[in-house]
Amino acid sequence: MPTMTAAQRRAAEKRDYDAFLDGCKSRALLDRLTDKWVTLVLAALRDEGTMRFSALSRRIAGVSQKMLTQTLRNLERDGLVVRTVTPTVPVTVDYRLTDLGTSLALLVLQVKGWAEQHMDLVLQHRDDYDAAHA
Amino acid sequence: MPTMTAAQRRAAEKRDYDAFLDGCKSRALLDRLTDKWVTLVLAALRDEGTMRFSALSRRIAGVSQKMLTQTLRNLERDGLVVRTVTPTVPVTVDYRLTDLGTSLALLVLQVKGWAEQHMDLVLQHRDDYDAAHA
DNA sequence: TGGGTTAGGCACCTCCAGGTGCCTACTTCC
DNA sequence: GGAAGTAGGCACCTGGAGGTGCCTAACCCA
Repeated sequence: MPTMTAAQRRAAEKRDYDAFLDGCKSRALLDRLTDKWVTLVLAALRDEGTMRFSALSRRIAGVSQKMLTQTLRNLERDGLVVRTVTPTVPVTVDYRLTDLGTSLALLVLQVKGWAEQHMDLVLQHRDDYDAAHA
Repeated sequence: MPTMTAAQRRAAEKRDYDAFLDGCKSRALLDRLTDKWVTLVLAALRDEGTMRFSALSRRIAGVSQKMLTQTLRNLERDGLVVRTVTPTVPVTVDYRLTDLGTSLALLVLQVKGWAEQHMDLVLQHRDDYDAAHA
């Protein structure tokens, strides 16, 4: 059978897509950046240098302990953040960016800069569009 | 009552967080970039200049029509993409980046560049971490 | 003696982004 | 006459990201 049904073609495309994703580093990075709190943690650590868990959870208002822990674990796992435990009486844990983490944070800040410069325009477009298609 | 319970404090933080998000342009931008297909569409349009719907769905293997449509609508709504309908016999629709869209696409490509340079290191860290914490 | 602090662990629940399938209306090709 | 291509619309469904609440263990303070 030389031809394919639409369903067969889509299945083939999906295989391509999956294979593509496995080797796609930018997708992997995007998945990390996509996490709701990652960029906020990067920004906070870049501003403050070193922060304790409690300081981070205060600075990033609204984050749950679970999500902050999860986010920091992932960043540590990826070598973007170092975790230092000091066995004082209630144990103290410090987090800071690695060089790698810092270089990524700088990029994230560029995106933030774009947003601050251009998002007003985007929101304007959005309102116009909504008004036109009401 | 001068003190707060932990629950009260968290509720207050959540209010702060919500208020914070409403005025946060970079968060709004991130929400857009977060959409699974947005970056791929930006990259494709930047490479090819102008593309038809079907060309995009072929280029971005694995995307469903629904998601491609939704992604393009959002990008159009935000003024990052222009949609041009040509009433040929089966109607033809072309998409291309606006200047605003192009400037954002360039930023996205920088992130992609970071990924291509450094993701190996990240993945290495990830493996080491997993090995150490097995 | 009960509450606050430290940095989380664990279990359950919710909600929606994204996926799938089926539909159109017109035309051209086999 | 049936299939494929054109650009989607619409309804339904599921997985997993993210949230909530309750737990610890050792200490301090009022």
